[in-house]
Parts: sequence; structure tokens; C-alpha cells
Amino acid sequence: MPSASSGPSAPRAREFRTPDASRRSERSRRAILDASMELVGEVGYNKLTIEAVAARAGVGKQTIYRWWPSKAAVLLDAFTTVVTNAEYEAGIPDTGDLEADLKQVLRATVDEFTDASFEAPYRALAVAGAADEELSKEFLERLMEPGMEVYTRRLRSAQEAGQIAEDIDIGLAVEMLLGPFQQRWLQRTGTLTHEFTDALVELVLRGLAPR
Amino acid sequence: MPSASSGPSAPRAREFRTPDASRRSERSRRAILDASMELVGEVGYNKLTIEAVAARAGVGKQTIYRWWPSKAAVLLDAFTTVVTNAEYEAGIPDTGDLEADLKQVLRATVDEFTDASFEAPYRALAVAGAADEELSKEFLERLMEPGMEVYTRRLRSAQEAGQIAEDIDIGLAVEMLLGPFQQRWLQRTGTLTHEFTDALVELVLRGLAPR
Amino acid sequence: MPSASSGPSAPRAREFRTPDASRRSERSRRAILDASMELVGEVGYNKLTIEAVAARAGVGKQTIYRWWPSKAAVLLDAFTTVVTNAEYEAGIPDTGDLEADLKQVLRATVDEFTDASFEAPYRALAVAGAADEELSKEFLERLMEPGMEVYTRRLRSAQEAGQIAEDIDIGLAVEMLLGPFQQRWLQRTGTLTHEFTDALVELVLRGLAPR
Amino acid sequence: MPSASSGPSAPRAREFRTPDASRRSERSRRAILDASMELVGEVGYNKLTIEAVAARAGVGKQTIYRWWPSKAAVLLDAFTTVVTNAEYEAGIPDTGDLEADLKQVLRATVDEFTDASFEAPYRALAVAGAADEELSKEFLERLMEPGMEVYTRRLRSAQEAGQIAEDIDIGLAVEMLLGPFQQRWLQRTGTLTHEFTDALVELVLRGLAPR
DNA sequence: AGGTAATCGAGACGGTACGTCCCGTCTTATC
DNA sequence: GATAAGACGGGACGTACCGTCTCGATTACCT
Repeated sequence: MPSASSGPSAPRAREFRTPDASRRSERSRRAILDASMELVGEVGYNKLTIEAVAARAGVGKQTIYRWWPSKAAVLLDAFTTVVTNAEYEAGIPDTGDLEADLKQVLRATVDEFTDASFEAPYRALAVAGAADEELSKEFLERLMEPGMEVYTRRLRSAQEAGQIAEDIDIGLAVEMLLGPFQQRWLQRTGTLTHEFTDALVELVLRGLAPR
Repeated sequence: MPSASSGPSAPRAREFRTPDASRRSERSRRAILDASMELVGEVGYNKLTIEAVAARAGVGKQTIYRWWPSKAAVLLDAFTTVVTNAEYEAGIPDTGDLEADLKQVLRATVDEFTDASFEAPYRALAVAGAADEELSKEFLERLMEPGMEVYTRRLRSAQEAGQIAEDIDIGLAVEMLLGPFQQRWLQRTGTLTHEFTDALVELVLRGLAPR
Repeated sequence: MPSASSGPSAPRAREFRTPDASRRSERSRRAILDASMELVGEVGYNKLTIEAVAARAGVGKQTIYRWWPSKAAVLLDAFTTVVTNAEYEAGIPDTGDLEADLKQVLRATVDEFTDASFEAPYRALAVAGAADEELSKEFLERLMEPGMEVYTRRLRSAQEAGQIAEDIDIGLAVEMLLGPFQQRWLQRTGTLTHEFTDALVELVLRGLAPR
Repeated sequence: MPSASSGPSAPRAREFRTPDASRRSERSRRAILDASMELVGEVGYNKLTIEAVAARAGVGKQTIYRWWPSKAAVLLDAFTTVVTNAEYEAGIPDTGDLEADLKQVLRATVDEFTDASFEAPYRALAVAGAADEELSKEFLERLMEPGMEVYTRRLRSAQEAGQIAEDIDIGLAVEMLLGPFQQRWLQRTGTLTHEFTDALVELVLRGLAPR
């Protein structure tokens, strides 16, 4: 049973007859994704409506409902076509100086999360994922995990170079690096600044250093 | 219609004439808080409606709108009457063994966050706070910050006892402890287990130790 | 079986919780009736939509659905407040000259049915009644039967005066008078003219005369 | 968008390039007519949709739109292939006894109109014709007028035989016979019984008799 | 027999309206 | 004056069909 969907007035499963993807209109698809990115920036996620997206995209509502199960899913698609995978493939630079590399990347990430045009849709998705377990999986797979993976690779490389103690759980180390960042951002427990990420990197690395 | 408040669709400020709190019905207040706690567990935050709360509580809708600005505010009140302040006042035990004390408290916290009747409303509030900056302040002040404060006190005490290096920023240390926890929970990047929090405490303390 | 209404996706009975009629807004009621009369004249019955009526009346759709089960019911109410009962109460003049009296009234009726502002809504209702048995009852009771009743009274009076044979079934006589009229009008089997109704009266009376 | 055709919402003329009738699929044509007859019986005219007909017939929607201008037109075709012209060609028996002949035919007609499988589509067409002037013409030409014509012929024959006064307008006489019948049926002003038609024939003939 | 042009089944598309849900405001009668 | 009740204007929901369109896959005529 697909969990969360079966309440007393469960919104019955859509799309018994799955549509024929080969006949899908690329033009409409793009228009919908573009419109939803524009609108989420203009009015925010909660006030983003399928109706407005359809109107802005010059598209029938059914065309949205035909291909996406929810407005969150639309936005996720929209966002992931913007945040190209190229971004993740580059990975974190490896100059040999772990601390400098991490600080640099985290400073860049701070800048990114401070930019409203990136922040609005990303926050919208993070929030929707936090609220809805089903959507959460998609969000993690397509955005969060690739983001965490690059750190894992860089730390693993440092561990192999002997800059990190052998008994360290790299996965946990990544969480120590990104958890505080995410918490400050998502829950607004503090401001995102370069000073913050610098200090964070330093403190985390103190715990990772070989003894 | 009470025209031109601010923006075209601004959620205009309610309650110019603030109601007379001394005449407020305690009976209704309790019924509303109880009903919202019940309902958020049954249908989730997004499907929680003021109308349903009013019906369940046997209360007019206006009685809710008179005393609270939003459904999130109702839920926040409802939740904070359940999570008694007593919980925070106790603080973290101080047996002298910092690692043991932290592990114990975090294990208890894991248990709490695994209990559905606690998790549902808390997650609802966290999500609402993540989405809405205004609400976020209330949520932080009344729930998150008191929660973080007890860790701050315990770590400060350890620092004074020389168990933590003098140059450590205790605030940051608390974030390293709770950020990964919150991230796993809120964003579902991992499961909350005692093993996880144990390992987390160990790794964090490694970075805090006096050199 | 109440015929046409029970398909596989029958529109489930509305209004379990019947609204409180004493709190009904007279202002909205009038606006809805006026708007529907205007619109049926402008666009015809098939293109008349609840949505347009609500918009024109400056009313929420729910306010219509709350008080009427269908657009036909709205229109029936709208029409019957225009066609005042006074019209029927007057009855057919009784000058003693049955033929002249009938001719006069039927000529007037022809004029009425030739006037577009009367014809449009009346035809709409007749059509809707022909299609839907349920609605039909209302239509008959509130419009057709009162219309036929005045003829019944006039013919009965003539029968008592000895101008109509005693063994004549007055009800059937009325049907012979109005059936051809209605058929020409509703089914468009011919044009409605004074000549037609004059000839009709003459021929019918020929059959009613005492032998 | 197929710009400026005529009015803002004019149902613009389909089929500039009229299709090649010689290549038409007889198989599809039959399937469509059968499906529409089935469906009109099951769900009624208002809930009869082109989409459902196409699905039931195993046919593309375009195949319907290619050959018929509206669902009413489809149904009219469907119905007229069932009600064979043979039925009308036979005409009304002429035994010499006009009253008996008319009573017999009208009794048979009552039976026909009481049979649901005949009544449903016929009523659908009558209603559609009443609502739509354009369609009305087709309906009259192909169904009503042939039906009235047989009465005209029989009455004319009786008039020639001296059983009907010479000055009688036969057309009007037919209307007096069928108008009340149609009114009872279409508007449900009364039940269709053999007693009714018998009495109707008698009363009408009383007016037609030579003086 | 092969080419080709139209019909065919299928269904995606831009739209309109549906009937429902809930919003936040308002009105009424009760306590 | 706060309250329970709920009618109100309004906005969006997700669905059903409309009539048009585009896609191969047939089909039937014409070289």
C-alpha cells in the first residue's frame, strides 16, 4: 500500500491509464517548468497554484495533471533542469589543502543559498519534502544526495591521503559539515555567513584529524 | 469590506479591536487546542483545516480567528501546552561524564522523535516554520531555542570543568551536535537510531577535546 | 426508477445538511434570479452556466449550489417571479361569446410566445422539463397547469351555459386547444399566428357544440 | 488558436475539406450508431458524450467529428436506421371505418411511446430539436413530418369519401389529433393510454363530421 | 506490385465549466 | 461582549468533455 494516501477521503490514485510519453509535447513541458520557476519566485510556494502555472504557461490544467502528481513534483522537475548535473560532476577541488577546499566550496554554497532566485524554489522543495515522505525520496535522490556525495568523495580522498583519521565514518563527517548548515538555513537558527562556514570547517576538521 | 489594507492580496492584519482576554472561554480554548492536536495526527498538517478544528471542538470558526492568527499558531499553542516547560527546566544531567550524559539525552530524544504522537505535530510546526519566516520566529523561541539552550548549558559547564578546549565556540558545538540530528529527521537523510547519536556524540567530542 | 438520473456516476444527492433558510440573503437571491434571466436571454439555455450566473450576480458559486439543485431550478424560480400569479388569477374573460373570448386570449398568447424575452426562458424550461422527469413536475405545477386551468374554468362555464355539449370531457377539450399550439411552438411544426389560433378555436368548438 | 472565425465563441464550421465518403468505413459507422443508441438508453441524452460513444464503438473521436456535426446528428442517424421508412410507407389502414382505423393506429403508437427502448432516443431527439432550431429542421423532416403525413393521407381519403366535411383544413385536423398526444408525452401533462387516444379520436372526429 | 493519399484508432492538447472544499469575514441569536 | 452556528464572496481544487491536432498503422485506389 502506498502509505500516506489512504485517509477517509484519500485523493484517489491518479493516472490509471498512464499517458503515452512518446507523444508528449516538449513545448508544453518546457513552458510549464519555466512558468512554475517564475511563479514560485514571484508568489512563493504556498501561493503557487496549478491554475496559475497553467495560465502562465498557456497550457490546459489537464496537461499538468497528466504528467505530474503534484505541484511539488512539477517544481522538482523545474528545479533539477536548472541545477544541471554538471554542477555536481565537477565535484570539490582537490588542491591537497582540505581545509581550504572545503571552506571555498562552502562559501560558494552560502552565496548560492543567499541568492533569492535559487533559494525560493529550493526552500519550497525542501519544505515540501519535509512535509511529504513520498516526495522526500525524490528530493533526496535528485538534489540532496548528489550534493552530499561530492563531500563524501573529497573527504574520502583526504582520508586516503592520511589527512583524516582512518577510523572516521566519512558519512557521519559529511553530516557534521552539512547538518549545521542546513539547520541554520532551513530552520533559520542562524545566519549563513562565510565566517560561520569557515569556523564550522575548522571545528569539524579538528575532530577528523589523525591522532 | 474593510478596503485597502496594504497589498492587493495581503493577508490583512486581523483584530484591530483586540478582544477582551478576561472574558475568554477557557473551555473553548482547551477544546480548540485538543482538537487541533487530534486532527494534525489524523490528517497531517496540510489537510488540517480551521473548519475541521472548529467542528471537532464544537466551536464557531470566529472563536479561532479571534484568538489566533493562523492554524500554525493554534498548533504551536497546542503543542507547547503538551511539551511542558518542565522538560527543559530539568536540563541535561551532569554526572561529570560529558559523553555519557550527551548520549543518554540524545538517545531519549531519538525515542521522542520516533513516537508518532510527538512527531506529527512537531514536524508540522517545523515545516510551517521552514516555509514561513514570521512563524519561524515563534517556533524557534518557544521550542527550538529552549531545546538548544540545555545543550549550551551542559557544554559550557564541561568547558569550565576543562573537558572542552577553551577556544571552542560552544554555540557552534551545539549546532554540530543537533544539526546532523535535525537534518536526518526533518529531511529524512537517514534513520534516527541510538547508534547514530552515540557515534555523533563521540565524533563531536573528538573535535572539542582540549589539545 | 427515476429514469435518466441513475448512471454509473450519478451526481450524488446534494444538501444533506440543509441550510438555514431564515438566514438566507434576499439580496443574493434576487441578484441570482435577475442574472440568470438576463443571461438566458443573452446566450441561451445550453450555454447558460452557473459560473456565469454567479459572476454576473456578484455571488459565490456555493451560494447558488446551496439553494438550488440545478440551473434549471434557478431559472424556474427566476421565471415564476416574473410571470406573476396575477396573470393567471385574472382568468379568461367571459363575455358570453365563447369563441370570441378564446380567440382573444389565444391571440394574446401567440404574441407572448413571439416575444423573445418571454420565449427564451420559457422554452429553456420546457426543454429542461421534457428532458428531466423530476424537473418536469415542478414546471407543470408552477407554469403549465395554472395556464391550462384558466381554460378549464372558461370551458366549464360555457358548458354550464349550454354552449358545450354535456357529455364533453372538458379536460380533453383543453388539450385539443392547447396541444396543437404547444406542438407548433415547442417542436416548431408550424408558425404561431393569429390565423392559426382562430382556425383552431373554430375547429375545436365545432366538436364541442351541443348536437 | 484558429483565430477570428466569426463570433467570439461561434462553433466554427468544421470540415472545409469534406471527407471522401467513398472511403468511409462502414464498420465504424455502424459501431458508432450502435454505441450511441446503447448509451442514450443507459445514461440519457444529456450525459451522452462523444467521448463515451467513441470509446464504446472502439473508434477515434475524429471519426465521429469527421462525419457528424453534433451528437444530436449522430443520434438522429442512429434512430432513423432503426425506425425503418417501411414503417411509414405502410401508412394507416383504410378499412373504410375512419374512427376504427385511427383508434387502432394511435393505440399502436401509444404502445410504441411506452416502450423505453424507443422512447429514450426519440425523446432525446425531440428535446434536442426543441432546444436547437437548426437540428429541429432535420428532426422534423426525417421523423415528425413523415409521421404526420400518414395521418394527412388517411384523413384526405376520408374527406374524399365524404366522411369529413369539405371545408375542413386537414392539416389542422392532424394537429388536433397529434398535438394533444405529443403534449401529453413530451411535456408529461398526462399519461398515454388507449382510453385517452380513443376519446381523443372521438372528440376530434366530432368536429370533422359533415354537418 | 508499389506508391500514395485518405481514413482510421488513439489520445495529447488548450480550453471551459463542473461541483466541492476551505478561506477569512460577516451576521444572527444565545448566554 | 464573547460565543456557536453558519451564510456569504471568493479562489483553487482535480475532473470531465469539448473540439482540434498529431501520430503511426491500415486501407484502397491508381498508376
